[in-house]
Amino acid sequence: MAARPAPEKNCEHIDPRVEALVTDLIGRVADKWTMILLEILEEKGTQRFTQIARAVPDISQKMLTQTLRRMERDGMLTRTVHPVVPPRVDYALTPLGETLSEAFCGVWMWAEANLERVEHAREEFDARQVAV
Amino acid sequence: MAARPAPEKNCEHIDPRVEALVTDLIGRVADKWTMILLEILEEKGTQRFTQIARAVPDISQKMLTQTLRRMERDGMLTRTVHPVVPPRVDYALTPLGETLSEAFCGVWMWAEANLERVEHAREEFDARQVAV
DNA sequence: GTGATCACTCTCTTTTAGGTAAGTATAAAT
DNA sequence: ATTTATACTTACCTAAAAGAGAGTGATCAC
Repeated sequence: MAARPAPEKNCEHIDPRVEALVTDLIGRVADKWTMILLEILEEKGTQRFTQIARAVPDISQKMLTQTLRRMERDGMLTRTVHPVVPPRVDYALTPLGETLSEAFCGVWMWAEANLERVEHAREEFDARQVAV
Repeated sequence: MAARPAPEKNCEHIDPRVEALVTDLIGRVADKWTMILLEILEEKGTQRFTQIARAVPDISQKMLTQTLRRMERDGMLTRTVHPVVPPRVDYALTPLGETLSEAFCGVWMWAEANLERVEHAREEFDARQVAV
């Protein structure tokens, strides 16, 4: 490996049917809460409902349930109900969920690395708008 | 910046303030239309308004304008107005936009690679639900 | 018997996203 | 004189997403 051969740019989508399906899947998966839950489960491993709720303080119960359920349906995580009282439900990423979490890692890192650049761009844009 | 050999896995967020900002940025950026426009501009280079509209047939004028404007504000792309009649406006990714496009590349590839797995998971889940 | 715990579900209301359609300015072509 | 083209903006409307808050069922501690 000599002069760094550019990090994979072959993002080509040939088949429009595949592209439509991929776009649809992206639409479901590239969602704020999904990304956050993915990250928490990746980071902390198996968690139960209230643990996740505490880790993401500004998510409503409704959104948490909804997002977890959709992720379960999509095969991102497993939901294990222990028939005890009070109830205990464990959530854990599947291998599929782990790979998605890794795929999003690049976006998290981009966001972290470029926060200031984006802030700066916004300020400049807004200043320009006011000026005109 | 040193060359990065392998996609790193250390997606740790320490500072909660940074995390909040990053989450917010992700929320703005991880949007269906943004991702699609990013990809089109990356693939085809500088494009004008109607060219993009034709490339994304199911986007409305309103959404296209809105998304382009937000992306301009966030520093993803430049908007160049040529004072001619009829008007001509060119859109091109900035280096910042290009890096984001690359970051999303991993997610596109994940989606393409795992479409069937997700489909399968959904079928199984739905079957389970009906059974219960 | 009262209250706490857990993981929800249900209902109601507000907020946001997004679509449709019309209007605008200008000059060149017909 | 009318039409065409471009890149929008504005107003209006509907549907979907999201938030708030109450309720549930079972068991145990007090």
